[in-house]
Amino acid sequence: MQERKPRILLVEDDISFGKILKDYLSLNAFEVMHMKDGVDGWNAFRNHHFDLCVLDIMMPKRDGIELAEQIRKENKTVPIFFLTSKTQKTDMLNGYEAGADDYIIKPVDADILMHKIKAILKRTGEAPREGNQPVEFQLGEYHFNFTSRMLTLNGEKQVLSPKEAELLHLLCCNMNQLVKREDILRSIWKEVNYFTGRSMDVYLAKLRKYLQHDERVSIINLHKSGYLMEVKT
Amino acid sequence: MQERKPRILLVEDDISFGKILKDYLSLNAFEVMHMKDGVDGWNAFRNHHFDLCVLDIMMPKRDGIELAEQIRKENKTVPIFFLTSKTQKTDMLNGYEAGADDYIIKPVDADILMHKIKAILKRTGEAPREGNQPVEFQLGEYHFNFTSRMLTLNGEKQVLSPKEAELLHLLCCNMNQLVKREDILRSIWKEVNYFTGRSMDVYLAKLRKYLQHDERVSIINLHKSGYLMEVKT
DNA sequence: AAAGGGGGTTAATGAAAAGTTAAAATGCAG
DNA sequence: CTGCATTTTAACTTTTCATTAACCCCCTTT
Repeated sequence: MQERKPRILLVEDDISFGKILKDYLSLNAFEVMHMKDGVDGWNAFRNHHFDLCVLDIMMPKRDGIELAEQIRKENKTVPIFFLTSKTQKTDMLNGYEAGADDYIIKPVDADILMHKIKAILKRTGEAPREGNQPVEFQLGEYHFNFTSRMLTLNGEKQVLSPKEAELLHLLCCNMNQLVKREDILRSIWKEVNYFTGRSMDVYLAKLRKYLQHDERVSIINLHKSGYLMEVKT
Repeated sequence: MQERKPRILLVEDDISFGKILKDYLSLNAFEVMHMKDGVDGWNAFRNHHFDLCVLDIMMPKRDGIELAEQIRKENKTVPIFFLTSKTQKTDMLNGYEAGADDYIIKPVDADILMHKIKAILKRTGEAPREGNQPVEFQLGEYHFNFTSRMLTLNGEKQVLSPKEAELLHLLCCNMNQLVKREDILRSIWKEVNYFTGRSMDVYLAKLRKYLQHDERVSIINLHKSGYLMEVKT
């Protein structure tokens, strides 16, 4: 999978503050382009691709609201955040009218900004890849560690075979969600046919046997679709 | 095209404040369920379908963070907002860690809340589509998810067979509109003859049985023309 | 009101998908 | 090469599903 840093357009006339923000975001796996006013911001937007825009509202030449409206004319989906200096409600409402997604009140708390950015990018599907998928899972009373392939219940340890572990891991990563049969086969067996399908059935039976001692955990089949590992809390 | 009201789960222990908020949102085309603590909120979440959750952080029995974590275990996509009484940064960060999308500082400005809700629903509302067909439907008290083939009523889950799901999906996409018999057959059975027609009748009987517990939902036959799934609001 | 077809409903049937268990094949460490 | 763990294939069982059949009522037309 391609590991691309999300690109952020930051338009902020206070140069030194903008630089601080840019540095902070750059340290956190974002690629930031910092523009000093609305006109430059617009040119940057037209000539590049961004996953998110952060616009100061109060700016010389062209304010953030106008810029947002212009951006929205061309692009209905890119997330837009506003920076507002004060708790000026009309600014916020105008911002939302212009198609913004959120606003941040100055002085900006960079931590919170980071979280807001990550939250919205999760929605648009541009979230920074946490490269490594989770490895440890709690399944009712069971505990599963994918790396060591260890499934533990009340101190009783069971080492799974590589295929067993892969399958359980895939189900864990999609806990309480449907995983299509074909997807499992493609992802673990690399081939979809009658025999790989039967093989998978065998492994599902094995996992079910391992997991039978806690009835809050169950692997449910949706006929002709796939499987769903349900973990009741 | 039928425009269904977004359903919001509001969990707030201050009853009178919660009621005000609920009334305000209800006036703005949202359907709100107000629960008074984390435990009730969790039960409501498990037994119904919501498009958005608004959780107070400070609550008796189970606080908003815990509730959010629990919700996220079952549902990775529903947007979650927090209500925080104070500018307590750790609350916010914990909220984001728990998988929240945004927070609102009390005292709540209802205007801003409305805009935040609309902004996030703009992001998610376009999401549940496959091809260009919507995938989730609210039928009176019932909720139907075409992808997982799940028909839910007050937490009672019923998995439909593939054909049942296809048929219900077609009716849902044409809610309160006539669908001609021939069109259904051509679109699902790929062939129009006596036997496919009878088969369809069987499936209509099955759907009617599933849907019999809410009399606002009914599948009506128009003699010699077709069917109409009526959903009274 | 009678006749005839359209439609509602339930149960029976057979085929396909999935569950289960054991045996055979594979592969690897010593 | 031997022995063991792992994976696949095979054989048998159970479950789920779509279709067909059977019997009913109701609507429409005459």
